[in-house]
Amino acid sequence: MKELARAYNPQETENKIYKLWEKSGFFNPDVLVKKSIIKKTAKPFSIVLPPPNVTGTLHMGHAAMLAIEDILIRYHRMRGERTLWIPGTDHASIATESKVEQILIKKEDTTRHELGREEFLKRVHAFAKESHDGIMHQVKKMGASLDWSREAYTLDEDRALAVQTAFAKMYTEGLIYRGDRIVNWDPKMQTTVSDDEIEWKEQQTPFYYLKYGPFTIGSARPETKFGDKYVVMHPKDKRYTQYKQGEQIELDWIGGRITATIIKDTSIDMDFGTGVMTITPWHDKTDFDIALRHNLDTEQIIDQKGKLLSVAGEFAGIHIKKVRPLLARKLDAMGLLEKVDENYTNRIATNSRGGGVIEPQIMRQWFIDVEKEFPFPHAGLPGVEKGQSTTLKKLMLHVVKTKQIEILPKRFEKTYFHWIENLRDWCISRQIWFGHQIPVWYKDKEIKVGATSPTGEGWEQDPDTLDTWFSSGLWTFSTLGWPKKTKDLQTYHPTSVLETGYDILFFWVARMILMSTYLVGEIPFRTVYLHGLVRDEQGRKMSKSIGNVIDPLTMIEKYGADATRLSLIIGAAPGNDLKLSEDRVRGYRNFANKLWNIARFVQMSTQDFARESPLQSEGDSLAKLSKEDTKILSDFTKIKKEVTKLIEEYRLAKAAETLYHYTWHIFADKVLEDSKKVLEDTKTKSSRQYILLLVLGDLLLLLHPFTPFVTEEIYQQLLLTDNKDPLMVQKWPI
RNA sequence: GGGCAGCUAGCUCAACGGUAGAGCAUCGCGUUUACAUCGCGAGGGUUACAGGUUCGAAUCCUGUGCUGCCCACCA
Repeated sequence: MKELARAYNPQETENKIYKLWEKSGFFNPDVLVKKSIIKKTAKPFSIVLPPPNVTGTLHMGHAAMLAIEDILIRYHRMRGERTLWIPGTDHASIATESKVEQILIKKEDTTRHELGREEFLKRVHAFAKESHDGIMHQVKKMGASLDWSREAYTLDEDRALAVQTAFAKMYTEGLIYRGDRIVNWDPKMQTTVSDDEIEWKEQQTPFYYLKYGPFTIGSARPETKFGDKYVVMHPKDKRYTQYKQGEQIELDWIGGRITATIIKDTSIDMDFGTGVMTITPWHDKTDFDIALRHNLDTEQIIDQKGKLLSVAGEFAGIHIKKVRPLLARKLDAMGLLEKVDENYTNRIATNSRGGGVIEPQIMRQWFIDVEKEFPFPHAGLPGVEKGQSTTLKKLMLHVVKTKQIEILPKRFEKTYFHWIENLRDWCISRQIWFGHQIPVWYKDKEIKVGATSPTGEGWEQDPDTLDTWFSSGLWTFSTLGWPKKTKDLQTYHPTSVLETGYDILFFWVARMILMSTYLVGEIPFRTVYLHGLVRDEQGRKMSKSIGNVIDPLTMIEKYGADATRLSLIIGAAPGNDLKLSEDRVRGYRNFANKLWNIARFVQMSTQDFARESPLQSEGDSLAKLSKEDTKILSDFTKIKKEVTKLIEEYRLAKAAETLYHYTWHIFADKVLEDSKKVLEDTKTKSSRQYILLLVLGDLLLLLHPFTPFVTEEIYQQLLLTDNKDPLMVQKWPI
């Protein structure tokens, strides 16, 4: 046994230790079974890593995610469970594509359309590969004990098979359909975006009051109003009782004399403006719904590039961004402009992935129908019989309402229910190139679904790709081999915990529940643990533009991975945002060093102690313990029990804090200080030596999930006997 | 407009019905053979505000005020 260095040096330790773990093969539960470290029949515990996007680098949110999941994984592994944690990355179609497009413009002054689909995709794949390697390197730096032999990618071959199978199944069932519906169109990126990817921004715009026959209508966007020929009011509005549903009136409008039709609809807010509005169904969701209810004509006003069509007469071909002042002048000259309110706050929909202003359009797209009734195809999901009629929406509600899935913290269950209740059909087709191309083939009026072209000439595959969340939705089971009936799928699904940020509860968590219940007939996971956002010390979001980003890799280099992990765990209750500062990380670096020096002290004070195995239970030495030492031991036993209970309850912050406090302020400050005297008395010496070794050994075990590197290093240098496995797979001491 | 969370020592948070705690920061003292990435000690809070329930309330109830977040088709 060599002497420990004066201070703990994470930089020298961490890479070495991670390599040791990897070499052992113990991240893979199969190896643990083979080497009889765990029983084949042991209870499975599984987590699938939320796949980081291959768009860039790891941020503190990822680091927090890795820390939490690794703690759970290491804890359950030490409890002897058959523990699996699967790594992977997400191709993140739209985010990655837009990133590469930006690089192309900046570096080569070219666009994807100029390059062509094939060449562009080559570039994206190369970028994704590089990005992947960087990210996975960072994941390892955090100490994550992932089973690398099972690594997955949302765009690899196995996952493609899962996507195609899922699509085909849902299409056959009629849960996926193609239709002309109003979608969120991003004219800048030339693609649709889902409702959830929209970010609303407030903007001060002029608000125009226009004369529409006998009515006054208000609009913040007069440039959409060219084709308006329906005027809508509430059926109960007393001001307009003389107008009847379907009544036609003649009036002067932008392009000349038109015939307008009166529509009565309860969606109108009588208190807003004049209580009357005209509708533009092609470019507004509300208007589209009204048109649908009353079976009205729809007409496109704006093309997909954002330019006005011929209906705009003299304004045709002008981009909507430029047309407003020109139009306002004309309306004024025609006497149609009654008033302009200059300080109106309008909400603009933008694409959160690329920043383009959304222009709703009616387009032919692919959708998942969340309301359609179908017979449930599986047996074994509690509360839903095989063959029972249900909908995707009902399934999503059912499994959470019946507590088959538990969401932590609980308050997010309400948010989840509310979201589902408002859920509309999910538009899954995107006009981008990077992603799973829709497995549908067309020839004249024929349509076929499948991964490869049907036999015969003239088949064309749908050029669109699927929303990235379609493949992410399959993640818990596609990573385990579905649609093949693999051993892994049988053993590890449903997964135990899904740990992710509360900001993607809807995007992702809800969609996994949808896909898993329908396709596998199982819940995807039992517990959803939602962590908060990592913010700067003033509580601001970390962002490049503010320049307040704390990089996990920098923190690891300066203070070590263990310190970085603790700084992200302590003080972070589920669902609550965490304020992080470099000072915090520094503080926990000190803790790692403290632990190191505790080990040094114990080492120095016990060199003459005839040691059996301190990691074994108290055993027969118990009888010889002094009164003080018995007390130390019983206090420590309480800590062990408490920490175990806290981890089981997912109160990791409290568990880590309890250990931190015990280690430093009880064990070091009280027990060790006291030992300086106790060890000088030959009557009390050996009892105390025994206790020091015992508590240190167990403390290393308890702390290992939280600070894996320093605990493993101490164990390796101090306590490991030749034929023993690393601390990582030693038994939890309770 | 609807909903959710928070408001406790300078800062970050814990106590969730029984005399208000920790870490960091501050100040004083100390040690240099476990650790200065250290030890001992001190100061510092009518727990946002106003009512109520209770023998007793940060803790339960009602209301108010801020702060933050989410949802929503006000043209």
